[in-house]
Amino acid sequence: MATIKQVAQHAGVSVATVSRALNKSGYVKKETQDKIDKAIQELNYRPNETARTLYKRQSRMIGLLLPDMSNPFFTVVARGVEDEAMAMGYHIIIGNGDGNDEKELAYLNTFNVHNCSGIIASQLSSKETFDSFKSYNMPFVLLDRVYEDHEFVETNHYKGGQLQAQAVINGKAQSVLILEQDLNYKSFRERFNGAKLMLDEAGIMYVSANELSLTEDDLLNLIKEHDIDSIICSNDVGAFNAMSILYNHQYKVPDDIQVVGYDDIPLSRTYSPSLTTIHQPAYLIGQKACQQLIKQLEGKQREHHQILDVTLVERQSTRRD
Amino acid sequence: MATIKQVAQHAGVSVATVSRALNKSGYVKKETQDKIDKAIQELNYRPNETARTLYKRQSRMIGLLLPDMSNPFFTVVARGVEDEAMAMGYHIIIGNGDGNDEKELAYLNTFNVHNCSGIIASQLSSKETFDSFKSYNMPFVLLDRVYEDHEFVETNHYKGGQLQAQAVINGKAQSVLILEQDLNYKSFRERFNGAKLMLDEAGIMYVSANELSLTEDDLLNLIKEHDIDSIICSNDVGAFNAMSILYNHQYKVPDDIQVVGYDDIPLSRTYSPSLTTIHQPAYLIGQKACQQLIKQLEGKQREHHQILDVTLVERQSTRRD
DNA sequence: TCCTTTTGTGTAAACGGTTACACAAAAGGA
DNA sequence: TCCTTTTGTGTAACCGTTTACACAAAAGGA
Repeated sequence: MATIKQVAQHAGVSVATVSRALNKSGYVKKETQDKIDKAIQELNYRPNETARTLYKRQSRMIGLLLPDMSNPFFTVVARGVEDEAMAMGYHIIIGNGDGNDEKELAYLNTFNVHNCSGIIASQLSSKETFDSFKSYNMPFVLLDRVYEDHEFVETNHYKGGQLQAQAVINGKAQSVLILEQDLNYKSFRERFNGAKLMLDEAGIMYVSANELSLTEDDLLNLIKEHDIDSIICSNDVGAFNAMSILYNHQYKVPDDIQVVGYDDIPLSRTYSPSLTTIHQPAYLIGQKACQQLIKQLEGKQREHHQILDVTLVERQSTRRD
Repeated sequence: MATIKQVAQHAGVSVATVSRALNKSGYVKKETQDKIDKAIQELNYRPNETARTLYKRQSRMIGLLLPDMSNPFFTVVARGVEDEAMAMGYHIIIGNGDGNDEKELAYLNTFNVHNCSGIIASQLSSKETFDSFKSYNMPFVLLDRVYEDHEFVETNHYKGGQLQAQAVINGKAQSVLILEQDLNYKSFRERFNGAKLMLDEAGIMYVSANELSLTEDDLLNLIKEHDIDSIICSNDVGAFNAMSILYNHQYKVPDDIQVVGYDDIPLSRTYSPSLTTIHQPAYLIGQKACQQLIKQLEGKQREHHQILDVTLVERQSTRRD
């Protein structure tokens, strides 16, 4: 690998001049620029980012900390971040926290010692993690799970919950099962509250249960006991699970029981029956978060809190009229 | 952020001694070690990776180039790589090539100028890309799409194709539609050949078509025209697509038409009907590739070509008896 | 023409680590 | 005891960039 010194030698100038020519900083005579360009060509020189980072104490890398990149929602978010970063000349170091404090801290630490210029993070599991995070004094943007007093990008979960309820109401729900997830997370809590409010207003009965701890038998029992005709799930993968169980026990979706998901992951269109769900603009969330972070890095004006809209996508898993 | 110089000062020793203490290289008196440990504690010092990388000309990062991380198969591969890397003290810079030469080269270049210690890549679109890749002289391991004369990890695609055929034969196939993908890729080609051989041997009729250019109408016409009762797909997402079309046109799976996928992505278990498919150990592929690369980096002995096994997973989308 | 400003370039000091080398003190062997 | 080896530490060079500073040449203004 050629170095700037070799380029300088080859072009018969000093390294400082080459550096100026490269970065278009300071004055360089046209003639000199040409000599340097030629040398760069001939030696196939590409500046070493590590050296540059060391001096500038800032790399062109962004740390991306997700709960789990194999969760289809986050996969798409990550793709949004990655594409936007690439377009802006940045790159991504990725980490999966798995809801584990220690792993999260380990990644944040890594991002820090690699002089990442900023961090995009979702679901820091504890306030302590978040605090030691802040102590690094690195620019960051939060995603999805959010602390109100810091920059973030999220979606309108309350509205999302309402829309889920709306979907089952459209299908003449009489008795609804709401499958929730960890209500310590604001996002899940708001969805839950939104759905409950809407059902209350419509005077529709509902019960709720935690999706993560729910066995197949639990689900079937709940359905029998409460004569459930509609299920609101906390995300699409959960909805697929529920539909799979229903299918295996001869419940017809949506005729016997209608199901509504959350996220609108790519496969929900393709599932049979296709899934009625709440569309979260996952790719856009990633893009926006990345744009916001880069604006932050460059000290540009920006919105500090972006709340994106969600929409109801009615497909085959709910009844209509 | 504290530097090694500050630690040295605080402990009353030279930076060289601190460095030796950190890396456990060379002699350090117990007493001195303790003083240094204390200083590190008190200053909350963490060595800067960038500086280390510059001197060593080798970072603890691995470049991971995939066609598209939002493809569920590659998502899981990536997770395998990431977990293994993390466990070995390495980190991942990720790139999505999208089958685009320029993007692929841009990423390889990035990995290079960041002094990544090695690269794991899948599906370099052209031989030229691969050649300029080699000119960087960086250690690498290929995945899935593979050039025979270099280190790689892949699965037994030929057997996979055979197993797909076996699955439909088990369901008394009479007339099979094989949906293939770009046969320039060895992996797809071998699957195709494996399936054809098996069907030929069993004396079963089949037709084939390219999955990517196939419209919904094309598919329905093919089914009518050839009285298709079995479909072999090139991957699970394609199988979901096909099943979705079948569902919308009142074909029952598997009674009217049975469907077999490829990959065994997480959702294929959950789909209704659940999908009969070929299990590729995606996570393991990622892990193995990462292990192999790290062995390569450390000059350790290793297998240069790992071919992992695939298995048939019979679920509800094919007939049995 | 002389003085000021602009343009163009080089020298050398950072950035924060690692390590070759030198050298002194301690330990071991005869 | 003297010599050799082992142990422990510091000095300074190096990794490949960027940039502050110095200075000279060219251009512009009076």
